[in-house]
Amino acid sequence: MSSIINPFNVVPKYHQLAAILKRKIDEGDWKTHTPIPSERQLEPLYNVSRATIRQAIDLLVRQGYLYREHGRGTFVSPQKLQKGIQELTSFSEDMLSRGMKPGQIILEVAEVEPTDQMRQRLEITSNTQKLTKIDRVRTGDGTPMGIQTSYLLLPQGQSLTREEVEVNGSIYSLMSEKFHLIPTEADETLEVVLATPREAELLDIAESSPLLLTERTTYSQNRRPFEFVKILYRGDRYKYFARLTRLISQ
Amino acid sequence: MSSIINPFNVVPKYHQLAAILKRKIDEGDWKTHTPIPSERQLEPLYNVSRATIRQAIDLLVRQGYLYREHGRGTFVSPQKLQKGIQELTSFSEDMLSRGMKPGQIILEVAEVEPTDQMRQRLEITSNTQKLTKIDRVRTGDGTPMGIQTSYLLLPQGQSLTREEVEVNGSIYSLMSEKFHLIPTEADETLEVVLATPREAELLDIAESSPLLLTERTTYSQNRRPFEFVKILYRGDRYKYFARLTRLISQ
DNA sequence: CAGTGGTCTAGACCACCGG
DNA sequence: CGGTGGTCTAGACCACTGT
Repeated sequence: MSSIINPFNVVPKYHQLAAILKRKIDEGDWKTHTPIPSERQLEPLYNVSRATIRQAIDLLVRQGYLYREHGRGTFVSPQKLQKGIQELTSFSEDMLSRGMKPGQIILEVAEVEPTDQMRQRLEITSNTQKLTKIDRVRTGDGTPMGIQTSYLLLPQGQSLTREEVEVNGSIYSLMSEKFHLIPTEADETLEVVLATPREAELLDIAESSPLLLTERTTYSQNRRPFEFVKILYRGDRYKYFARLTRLISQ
Repeated sequence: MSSIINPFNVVPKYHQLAAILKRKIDEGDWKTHTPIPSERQLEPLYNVSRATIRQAIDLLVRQGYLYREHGRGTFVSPQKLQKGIQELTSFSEDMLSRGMKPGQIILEVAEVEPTDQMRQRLEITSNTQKLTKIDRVRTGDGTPMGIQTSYLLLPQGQSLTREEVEVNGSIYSLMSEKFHLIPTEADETLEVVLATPREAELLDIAESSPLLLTERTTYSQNRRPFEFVKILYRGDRYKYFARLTRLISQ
């Protein structure tokens, strides 16, 4: 919680500086749409070069905390933009951020053959590659929110058991601990579909009620896909949030 | 279309270099998951310093074209990740990217009092501030795709006419040309709703059909909101696409 | 070990903005 | 005009990867 930079710390200086500046914003020392000290003013304050200061500010600009105006200065972004830049989250994290307790009812854990759609999405070329299917009803505060069906591409010879999934609510933490697969990016689509009889029963709604279907392909550190997930959300209980950015540069 | 950097060009060197590297990727000179030349190898090739090369690569990494692995090299991302990083687009751009011709039927252009929801979303404090409402049916290849209702916060005393909206299909280009308001970021939510009789008639569907409702607040260069838009999409014709990223750094 | 990307410095000049 | 962020250089050392 110090506000000086330790040059011997393993944490890079620009991360340390970004944390210091972020705290000033979070604690309200600097107000919305007002300028922070200029880059050259910050140099002697923290004993770092201007390039390092720019790296720290770059981080906060990308996270939506600050914005720059050429020739004028660097300013504090309004609160609205300070939260949740288009983030990749698990169902569990998503529920927690909405203030609800995540839960699950496991329907099935099994090895399956990939369909053509999955082969394409998961970039599978081998003919023997199997997938691990996990079918679950996801709940928020105990009531059914959606049906989640995951297809995992595990490292060859590896597998997951129903017990592991039961104990460890979040698949992402399981994947990370057991296989060192960490999600970094994902493609996601959303569309409206109507509930089949089975889905209606699982979600405790009327047949043909509208559902929000999201399909996601998740990529790990080396940009290889390792997961294809379908989630069917109850249309009356779920709202999707996104943060969009316009790329300026060409 | 040159592949050398012009130091006298007004375009920064790192943008020129990024364009050159991007072309090599697009044209298939460098293949997926193979390393590009190292940063120190690129220095003499393009006569720029390593810092400039890193800036160029940073651009392409952020746009999803390349990824880095510490101690190993910089690699070409798979095609999947090379398109459309979570982008903020207008309805017109969105339709064009889906290969359809965008069109519109203007229902109403008028000055209105902001509701409380709009005052909050558009950060309005003044009591006299009016909004410009534009209500339109949007079409793709001639068939109705959705109903778009925009509420614009124009600079004081300014206004838009029905004719201007008619001529200039995209509001964004109008806002940019006339008021120098350029969209840079937006918050967006998506949910499922059921069509009212009026909406069903406008979209040529049955009453109570499921619709995809998106609500968006758009921010300009200085992070001030200037637009609040609701779009009701036909659930059977529209699919939403998103690219998610996990923020690694703290 | 050599080669890679990651961090950092101390300087320079430019383009833009406001008074 | 002076102050701001934007670009660029030529170095340096570190941390990580593979052989």
